[in-house]
Amino acid sequence: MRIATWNVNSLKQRLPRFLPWLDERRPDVVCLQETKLPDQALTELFGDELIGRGYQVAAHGEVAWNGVAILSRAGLDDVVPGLAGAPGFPHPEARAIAATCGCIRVHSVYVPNGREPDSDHYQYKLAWLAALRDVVAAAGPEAAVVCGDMNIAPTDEDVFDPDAYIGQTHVTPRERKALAELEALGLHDVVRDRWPGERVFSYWDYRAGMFHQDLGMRIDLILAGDPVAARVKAAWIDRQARKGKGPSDHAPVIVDLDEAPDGDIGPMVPPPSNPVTKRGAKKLPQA
DNA sequence: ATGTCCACAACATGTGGA
Repeated sequence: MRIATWNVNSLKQRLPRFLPWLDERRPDVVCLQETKLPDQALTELFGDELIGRGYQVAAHGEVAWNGVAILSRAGLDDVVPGLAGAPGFPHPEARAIAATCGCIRVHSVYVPNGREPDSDHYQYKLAWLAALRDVVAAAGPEAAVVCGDMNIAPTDEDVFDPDAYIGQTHVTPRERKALAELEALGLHDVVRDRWPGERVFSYWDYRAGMFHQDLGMRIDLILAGDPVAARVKAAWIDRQARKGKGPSDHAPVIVDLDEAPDGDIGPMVPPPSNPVTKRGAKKLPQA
């Protein structure tokens, strides 16, 4: 089973890239963030394209901002849009949806950005993460996969240059602690586990040729409970999708799971290499 | 002086967000 997560930065704008990607990678489950569409608009936009490819759709969107979804051809049951107990800003935002796909409880999340450390939005981010931890804990972290744009680089290894991010959100101790408390439920960061010490990013700012120079961050994660993590056969970031014309500023994250503890694995496609290169400090465009 | 993209309101381009 292949699970992918992708912050598409507007599904409407990304359709020319999204559908070919779907056909090339053929994930069984896709978690989307920043769809930026109301649910009806998403269905009208490409519901038929998804049905034609065998996907069921669970969407939780709003006009213009945020928006998450889960596409699945491995079952889609017990859909829960939103995040119980989460604060709003000031009103609840479309940042989470969960569904059961096969035996896995899949959460697609778009964590608040936080804007400036200690700002109201930063407090919102911390409170939202606490609610996410509680929801995953209640739903049972063993069978959980939490996918999405966490808007947190878990460690300094996950940014191209820690000095470039001093004083900025995504790297502060409090948000990293909130993420660690989520992972402490027993969730594994499957990409980092697969690529320890490697230069692996999922987001590159559109500005200043950041992608071309591989100056990015790893803020899009797939977190899996023990039984699921034990089935991971491959876990990687699909940098190809960040190249070319009209990309999102995020790349998809993909994990392949063995079908069952003693099931048939089948031929494996090796993930693309992630070259490890040291780069000099570079000034970051201010968010 | 953000090497950009996206959405909205509204119709030209400014504003806010990431």
